[in-house]
Amino acid sequence: MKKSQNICDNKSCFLCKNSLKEWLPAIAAHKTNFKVKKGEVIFKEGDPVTGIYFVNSGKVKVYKKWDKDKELIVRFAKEGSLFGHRGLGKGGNYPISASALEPTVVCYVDIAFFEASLKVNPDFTYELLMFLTEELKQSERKMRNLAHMPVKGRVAEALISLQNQFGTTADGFINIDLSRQDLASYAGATYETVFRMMNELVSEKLISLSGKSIRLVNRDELLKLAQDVVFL
Amino acid sequence: MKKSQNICDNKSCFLCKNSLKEWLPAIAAHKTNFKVKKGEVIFKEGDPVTGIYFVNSGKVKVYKKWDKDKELIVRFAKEGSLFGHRGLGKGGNYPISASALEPTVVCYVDIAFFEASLKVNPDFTYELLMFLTEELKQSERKMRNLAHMPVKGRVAEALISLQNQFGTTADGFINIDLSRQDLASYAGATYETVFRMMNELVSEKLISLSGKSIRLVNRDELLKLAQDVVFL
DNA sequence: CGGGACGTTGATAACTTTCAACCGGGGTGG
DNA sequence: CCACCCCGGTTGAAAGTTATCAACGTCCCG
Repeated sequence: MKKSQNICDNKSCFLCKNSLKEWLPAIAAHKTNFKVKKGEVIFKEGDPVTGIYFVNSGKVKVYKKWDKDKELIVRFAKEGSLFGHRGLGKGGNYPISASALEPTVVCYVDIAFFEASLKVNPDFTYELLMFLTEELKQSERKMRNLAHMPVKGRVAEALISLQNQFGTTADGFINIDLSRQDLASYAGATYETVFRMMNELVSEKLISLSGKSIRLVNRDELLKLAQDVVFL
Repeated sequence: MKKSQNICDNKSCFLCKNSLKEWLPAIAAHKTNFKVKKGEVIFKEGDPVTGIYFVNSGKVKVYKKWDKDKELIVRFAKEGSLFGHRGLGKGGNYPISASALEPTVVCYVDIAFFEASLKVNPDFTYELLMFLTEELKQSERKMRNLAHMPVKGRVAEALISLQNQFGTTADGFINIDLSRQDLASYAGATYETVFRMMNELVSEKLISLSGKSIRLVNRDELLKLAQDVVFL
């Protein structure tokens, strides 16, 4: 990672956004910005935890490895998002890895300062609590889907979730450039299987493709595929 | 649920344990204890969130339903544990269900009071943050396992995790009485498949059975089956 | 005694991964 | 500039895993 200064503006970072005005100078003094190249690993499972990261610009994938050439993407982080917070608490080692999906600038604060921030900014602590709660909900929903939902539904869910998080370009395609491999790792299946499911979704006219770009054509049907089947 | 009074003692509940002394009277005034019968549902997915629960005595399973007769057990809560906190944050409805595995006494506080407690007890908020972080780590580990680990490994992991949480009886059996169905729901597989895997584990002398009770015979080998395969 | 819930077992079907091969494009070195 | 190679995408066939279905047994409780 290459160090660079004065790129982070306070508005785009979770910490800055939720901290007291009086605390902002301290943040400014403590944070460090890094440029990260596409594909570069920011930290990986087992690394000792030294700090917490925020995405200033770009996109980051957070994932767990399995087996050298298999992984599960747990979450994506985009501009403004916090990541690396799984390093908090017991353990002292990151339980996950993070790498950049595109040229990215991350903002870094060391763990001691981060914990000091928690103590000083109750609102920040509260917001973080809410953030973790949402992550936990999503995580458990995904757990259940991995256990019970067939791959096709998981692909549908993955696509919807990507569009929700990253939005669409002017011509309606999901605004993220993701390899099929990464899409598969996000859906929790092999890339061949995901590929076949994508084909089915195309011929069923639920999505359409243009090169690697994906457009959701029939969002309602996709939702139906990915939907909670909750009753009683 | 049948209401009953004065059963909860302060030591066994997450909220009481982590709150300021001055706050304990307020808790005492606000909490309500309920007796819950074995198998009784405490709340279920979609129910409006009214409060947070603590286990006073007994055991509770927290799960997500799928499909009327399929579910995934996300977590167990035992004496002292908090549950229902997934109802925090946006949404206003529980994203999960909870029911008692045995006769249980739960302690309930309404959500407004709980949030007031957060504001008043920074240490409590911090502890809750740490708690959620650990849950998130576990949850993501389990996600990855569901995606990539074969059933046998997941069963091994489930058994180890049960023993870690509930300990063993004097004669070395895991100290929880769980139906095969529930074990399967925890491992994320059908009960037939789990049953076969248990048979394999028995004939490989990694576990032994006595009726429904399970004893881990070769914990190291089980761990190897369930282990992180992290490298690079 | 009957019924129901849970446990056990085997056979079969469905789904998903794995393996292997091919293709096309972009970049690199000659 | 071209040949080559490597990577990512695409496709088909086979193998492996897991779920489903069906049947039977047992125990407990009404």
